[in-house]
Amino acid sequence: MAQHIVIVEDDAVTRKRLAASLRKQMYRVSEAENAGQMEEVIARDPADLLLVDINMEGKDGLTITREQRAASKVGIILLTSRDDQIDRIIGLEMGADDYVTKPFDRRELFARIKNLLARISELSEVRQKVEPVAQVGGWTLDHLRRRLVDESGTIEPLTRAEFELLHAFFRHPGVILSRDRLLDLIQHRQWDPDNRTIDVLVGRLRKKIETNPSNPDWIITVHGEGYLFAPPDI
Amino acid sequence: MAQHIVIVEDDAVTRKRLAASLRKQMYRVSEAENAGQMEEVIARDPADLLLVDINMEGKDGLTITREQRAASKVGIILLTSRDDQIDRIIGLEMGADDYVTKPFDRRELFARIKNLLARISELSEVRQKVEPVAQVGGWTLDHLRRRLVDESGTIEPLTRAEFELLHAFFRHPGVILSRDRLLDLIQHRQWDPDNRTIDVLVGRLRKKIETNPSNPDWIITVHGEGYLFAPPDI
DNA sequence: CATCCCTTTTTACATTCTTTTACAAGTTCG
DNA sequence: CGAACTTGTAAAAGAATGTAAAAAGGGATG
Repeated sequence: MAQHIVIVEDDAVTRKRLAASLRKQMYRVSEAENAGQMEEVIARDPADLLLVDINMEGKDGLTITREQRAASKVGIILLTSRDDQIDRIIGLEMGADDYVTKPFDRRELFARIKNLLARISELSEVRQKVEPVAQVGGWTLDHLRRRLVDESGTIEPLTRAEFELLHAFFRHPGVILSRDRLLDLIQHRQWDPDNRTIDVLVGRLRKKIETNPSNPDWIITVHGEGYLFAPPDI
Repeated sequence: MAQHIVIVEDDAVTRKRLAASLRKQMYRVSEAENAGQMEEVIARDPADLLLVDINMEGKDGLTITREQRAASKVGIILLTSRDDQIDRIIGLEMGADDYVTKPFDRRELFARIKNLLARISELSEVRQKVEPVAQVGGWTLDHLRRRLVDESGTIEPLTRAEFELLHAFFRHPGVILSRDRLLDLIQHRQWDPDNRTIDVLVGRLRKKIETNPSNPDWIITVHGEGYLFAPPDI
């Protein structure tokens, strides 16, 4: 799901303009005009990144930074005015990750946002130890290099779509999978009745793995329902 | 080899005058009029010492200090104006090694430079030994010298961009990285759909590290998504 | 400062991959 | 059996990638 950015800024014009352009970049954006609103928002939907104006009525940006940093590892970028160097430094010492000076350059701000979000998601990225290979029948699917190896070690290269589809089959042996489900498994895409992508891909996979593609042993057609991956050894 | 000093100063007069007199003292001197230029310079040829003006358009001296200090143990001397005591103090807190106030006395500055460089070179032997090299498969990526060494010890020189890209790959093995992300990792640059820089660089890297560049084992293309670094031993 | 050399980026075109289209062939069920 | 529907598949269209070569930078040198 899209990453969640919360803008905390009491000037409505700046806030809304910023929110609009961030939404255009496909971020999920919430707006708060003060610390209280922000807390409500993130209680409901935790933020990945806070964009906080340093000068606000009530609880200011530095206080927010200190409090949030103590509570979580959310990314924090401060919006400061150009001449407020001291605030900037203190902000960083309090745990903000970055700052931009107002009036800010859009592209610079966006670059910093993207950058920080990437760093953050890297940290939380639990390196899921994927099994490097899956063996079925005589075939070995090399997950790491996304290719297929036969018993003798010969490499059968797969395109991205072929690999994704075969991978989906390997994960669901002996189960009938609808075209809809398969399309979802390989690319999170919506299926519509005259989408023939899966059929074409099945045809190509059969050419690569079946002894006799027109009389398949591995990928079986189930008329009206979908396809069934039927490896010999399950 | 002579020690490398980088002057980061946007006033050309001050900068060039300083550079000239430092060159007379047999230092290797590079000039940068802003943070971007500085980064390019030290990417190509790491600095022993940065001389940074604290007041500059764009990224200022304090920011540079913070960033560089986080990345390395390079020596940093700040050039401050006489009345900016706060900046000086903050600068030192952020990790600058020393500062001089403008207008500065030549002999004083040179004394401080000599002093700091001496302290650094004392450390540098130790630092070189612990300087990390990354080993993956049969390759060793030498961070210090920015080059690649194979199992037999043969050196494969890399250009700056090639090194940065390979370094990014080394840091993210087994993960699909989009072109956007890669460009960000190697130079904090915005990606646009018809930027082919990454593709070209991947092509060049493949020529250097793949047995068969048109059938790569290490850097795998994932159509529509990006590239995947697949070392044999993760 | 002009010039050279090396690196990086852009451009242009060839190639490959994905999806769609079109029609042939197969299946179901009255 | 035959109409209605589903599947197989070649081939076209549309995108993305590979890559040589031109253009643009950038630093070094005289």
